[in-house]
Amino acid sequence: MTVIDQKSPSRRRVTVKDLAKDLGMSVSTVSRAFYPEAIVAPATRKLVLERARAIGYKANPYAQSLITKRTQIVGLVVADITNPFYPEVMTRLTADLQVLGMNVMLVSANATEKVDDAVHLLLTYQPDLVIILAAALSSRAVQECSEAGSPCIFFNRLSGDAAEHGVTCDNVAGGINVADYLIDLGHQRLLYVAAFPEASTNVERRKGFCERAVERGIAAPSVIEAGSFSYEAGFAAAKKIGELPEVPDAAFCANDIVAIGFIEGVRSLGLSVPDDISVVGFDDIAMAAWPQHSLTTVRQPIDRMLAVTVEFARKLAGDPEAPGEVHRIPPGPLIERGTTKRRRAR
Amino acid sequence: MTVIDQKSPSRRRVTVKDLAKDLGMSVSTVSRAFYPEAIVAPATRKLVLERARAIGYKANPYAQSLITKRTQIVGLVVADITNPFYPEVMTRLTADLQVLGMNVMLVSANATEKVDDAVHLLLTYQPDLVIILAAALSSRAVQECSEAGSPCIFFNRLSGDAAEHGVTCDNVAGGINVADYLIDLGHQRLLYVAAFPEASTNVERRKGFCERAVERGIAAPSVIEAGSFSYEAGFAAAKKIGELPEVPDAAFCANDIVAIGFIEGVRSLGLSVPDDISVVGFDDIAMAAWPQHSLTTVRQPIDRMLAVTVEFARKLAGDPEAPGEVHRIPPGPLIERGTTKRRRAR
DNA sequence: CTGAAAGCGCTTACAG
DNA sequence: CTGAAAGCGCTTACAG
Repeated sequence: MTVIDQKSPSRRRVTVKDLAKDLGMSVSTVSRAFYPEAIVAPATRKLVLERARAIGYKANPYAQSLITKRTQIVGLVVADITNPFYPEVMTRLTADLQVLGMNVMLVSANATEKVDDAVHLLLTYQPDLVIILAAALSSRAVQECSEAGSPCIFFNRLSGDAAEHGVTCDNVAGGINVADYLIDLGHQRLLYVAAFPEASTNVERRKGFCERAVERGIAAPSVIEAGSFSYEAGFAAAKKIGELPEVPDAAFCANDIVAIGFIEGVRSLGLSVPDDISVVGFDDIAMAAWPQHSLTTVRQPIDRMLAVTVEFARKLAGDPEAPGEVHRIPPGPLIERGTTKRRRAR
Repeated sequence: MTVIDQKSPSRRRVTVKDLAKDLGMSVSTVSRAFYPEAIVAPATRKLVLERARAIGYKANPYAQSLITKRTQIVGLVVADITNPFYPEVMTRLTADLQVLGMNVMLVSANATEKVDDAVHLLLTYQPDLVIILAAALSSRAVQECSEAGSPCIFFNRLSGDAAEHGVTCDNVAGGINVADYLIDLGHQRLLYVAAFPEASTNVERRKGFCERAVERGIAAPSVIEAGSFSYEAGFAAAKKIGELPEVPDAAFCANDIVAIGFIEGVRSLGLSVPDDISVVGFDDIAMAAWPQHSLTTVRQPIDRMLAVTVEFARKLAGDPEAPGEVHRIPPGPLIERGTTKRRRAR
């Protein structure tokens, strides 16, 4: 490593030593002043804090973490974020964690197989906590996190592991609400448009929806497997309507993006939404409200999910050994827009 | 700090000391083995590297950075990311940097005023580099970065400072292409729908578009100030068409999201796109290709912008003092879809 | 080519 | 309540 690689010493950061010398105190005392639980004379503490602020002293977090074994870093793992729901979660979560003095190290894996490698790299930075957004993690990777002492929180996607920490919408309840809503509107032939089969969100919404329909005494909804959470998948799914035993009069799609694609696919078939088929999505992303789409959908309780996650993060960062716990937030309201319509009694 | 806060020692990471003892070598030799430029007997190095892999040794990056003054961290600052263009950039950039062994610390500031605070916090982690995405930074914050020895790269948004590093699309050229395209289609009464007035992207697209129109001998385009890069802004902008001296026959919107809102606004006025007004966007985000929108637009050269940024990042991380340099990438092709239409000669 | 020693910037027992 | 000393996990002159 050559001299050029070194940052020029002229703009050396101020260290505890500098601050201590400046104040004529020992390094120990100065350091203690920054820890509320440490014992220092109140007057001394005040002096130190004031002077620190004045000359711009900030403890080097790397030196700190070498000793405390805590990094104030939370690793955020994201994979597929074509759903606009995720960027919002990502940035808001980051902003909220910053307020708590936690910093976010972002790890992105476009291909799912790469998630494990990415997590490995992340662990090198000893995050106090890892949050998994919209991604699947191999159980090996989860294991690795736990061995490294970094608990994982799964956000909006559960792995089903007993020991896992998670925050998610109560998707079963969401599915139930949609079934009730559509049946109350007079629909009889329901369809569920499924997305990524392994996603718990997909599985749970389907479960709530289908089981509720049966409970209400109508035929079990038919299911079309779109395969993923994307516009294209939704669009393609619509083409399979013809293969169904009978044309449905209402469809619940795994999320908004799928719904928007599905609707366009339905229309390309010469059918009308909502006249022939009512369509409901899930998430209530911003574009669902655009006049072009005017999508009836279930609102994701994002504010509460975020608040719970942040609180949970704070707790787990302080107690990495806490037993697995999954928070299920009740879904937001069903927002009725232009893609659903009452059916006449027949 | 209580004992509970400490991670249990049972899963202590393996350190150089452990590895050295295991190998019966000195810590110095072991450490050197990991630096290709350091002098170690090839056989020794091989032994160390193999054993390290076997017992899972990875150097503690915090201890390393304490000495080397380099962190392998790049700070990524984002503000408004409602434009789907940004999440893509964010995750792809992160993935690409990971490949180079650089990690991304994400800083998010929903409110622009908070960006400075966020940057301050970020600087505490001594990033080797800061990348500013879609955000404005006060010159004070930029100054602070440079004093901390962390060069900044502005991505897709230039501040106009002489010393700045930047990577951006050549937006002036993009604007020119749109003007040429619309004029060649026979349009005469052009309109520019402006977004955030201080964004260089907005300013440059407008400049290229308007100046080219004049060069081509038609009336200078009228301008409607939408005010921001959002659907709502575009939608509201359309309502101001009535205030114009004459109704335009073609509009170039600052970006795709604005265009999509604008089109819906135009339609709500009872006008047709493209029969009455042709509309062109900028970015070619995924939804521009959706049948609902079928938006004619200029493709953002995102692959090249990303590649250049990553290369630039590598360079600046190695030489923070490099003089300011702005890379302007030629815009991608204009993608013709359903929102533009040839006019009859009159 | 290798090892012992110093030191990066902190925190925290341990004495006083 | 405060200070001197040890030590976190590394890298890197300095000797040999």
